[in-house]
Amino acid sequence: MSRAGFESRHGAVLEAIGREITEGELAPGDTLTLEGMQGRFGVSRTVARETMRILESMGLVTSRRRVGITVQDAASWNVFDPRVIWWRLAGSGRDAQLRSLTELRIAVEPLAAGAAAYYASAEQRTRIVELGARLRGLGERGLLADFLDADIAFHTLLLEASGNEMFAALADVVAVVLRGRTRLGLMPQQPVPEALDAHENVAAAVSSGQYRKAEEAMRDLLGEVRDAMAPLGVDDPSLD
Amino acid sequence: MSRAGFESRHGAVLEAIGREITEGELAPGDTLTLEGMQGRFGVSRTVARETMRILESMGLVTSRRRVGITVQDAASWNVFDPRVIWWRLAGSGRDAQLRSLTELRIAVEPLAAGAAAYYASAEQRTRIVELGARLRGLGERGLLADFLDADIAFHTLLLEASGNEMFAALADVVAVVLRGRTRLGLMPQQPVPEALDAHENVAAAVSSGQYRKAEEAMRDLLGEVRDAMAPLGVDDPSLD
DNA sequence: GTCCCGCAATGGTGTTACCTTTCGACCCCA
DNA sequence: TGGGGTCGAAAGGTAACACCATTGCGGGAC
Repeated sequence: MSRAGFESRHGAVLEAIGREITEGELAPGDTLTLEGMQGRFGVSRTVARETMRILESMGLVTSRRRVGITVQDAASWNVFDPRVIWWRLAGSGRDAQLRSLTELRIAVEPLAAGAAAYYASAEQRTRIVELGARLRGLGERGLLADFLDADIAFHTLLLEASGNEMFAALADVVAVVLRGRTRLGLMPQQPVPEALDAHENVAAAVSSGQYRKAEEAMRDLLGEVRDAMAPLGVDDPSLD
Repeated sequence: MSRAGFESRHGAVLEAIGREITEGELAPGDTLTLEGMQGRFGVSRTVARETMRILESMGLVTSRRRVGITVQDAASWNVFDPRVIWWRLAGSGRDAQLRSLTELRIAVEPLAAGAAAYYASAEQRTRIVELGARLRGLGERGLLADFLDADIAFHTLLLEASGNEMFAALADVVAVVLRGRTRLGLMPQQPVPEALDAHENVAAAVSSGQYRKAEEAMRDLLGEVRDAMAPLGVDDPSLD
């Protein structure tokens, strides 16, 4: 996640307008002008233009002569852009964004675990087992903050070990989801034993190269997530 | 996929540098200067700067005073940015990109089909069945070009009907993969009957709201894809 | 009254020139 | 050898300009 954006003048402008668009304060079809941006933020035309170009490259706006800078419909946003994800998570679209991301996790992480079982390096294999054990220790002692950090490390490691750079690119986003989930109070005070088992099962399968099993174990693990997300409106397809 | 980029001067510069970076001709750590870009492409400083900003926002470069524009390591690229995907597909990284995208498809499409079974509108349900039937007709008559178009429409429809905008955003990319796969000669001259059945199974499950079944049917369908991709180095986890 | 044509206002596009700020490299001296 | 200070390269930012694609309005013809 780009922590940047506050050193340069662009940062503030980009942040403000990006938020307003993703938040819906600026509706699709609304138009801005460079002059308006200059006035509003007290920046030069150059800065306004460069900011606009970035917004354009994220699909949030288009720029046309004579007409100005037009806010685009959500359908044309680069919804995988970390900044767009971030803005949506920070604003009122949070629940919808969290739901989308959780579905994405449920889709991707099992495959990633399977691939990791195949491609992980020796160090990664030992590390994943260590993390599984660490999670059990921290979980049983109820050290939630440390547990969260280790959990993030666990999922990040698998995504990175998958050998698929698109999966790996989701690591930051998964971290945000995990933190967000905890902050929203969707996690039990003490991790349930099933979750601890599930992590260890994944770790064991990955480290021993059993990719079918790794995939399945990760699916089990995420089953818990599905349930925990239910209050947010995520459907639980447990019956047909 | 953005057709844009050729009207404005930025387009050409962005395209050229973006390609060179994703292609590896410009290695991580290499530096450019604005002046260099101006000279090379015969553009003004403004255009060079705006282009650089876009590249920066895609994670391909960073810009620091006194140092210049530094090419970033692939790990910090926005690998979900359609342009990055496009450049990688067009260049020598094509196979790796196709492999990543195919894994992503295998991860996402079953979930998307399941979600579509739940969320699709009445029109979408009838349309998916129509498309399934159309695929059979075209497939049996060996009309490959039309088959491809219908296939793309089929997968696009499911991704859009999933109610998850991140899944929907992958529609363009999936379309590119399907086209690329055909161009690479990975498709049989005439679609195999199993594939036709699989599409119809998915369509039936989606239209009747059986999301478990829709998910499973899509997994079956993608099993064929897995096999077809094998020559590209995608592993077939059929045994453990 | 309606339709079409043309003109003028608007606002992005691209260029140039200029000043400011930062920080890496190099040199000098201890 | 190494610490610190100076210099200058290159981005950051501002300003003012010519240019031109739109578009929307107004006027004239029918």
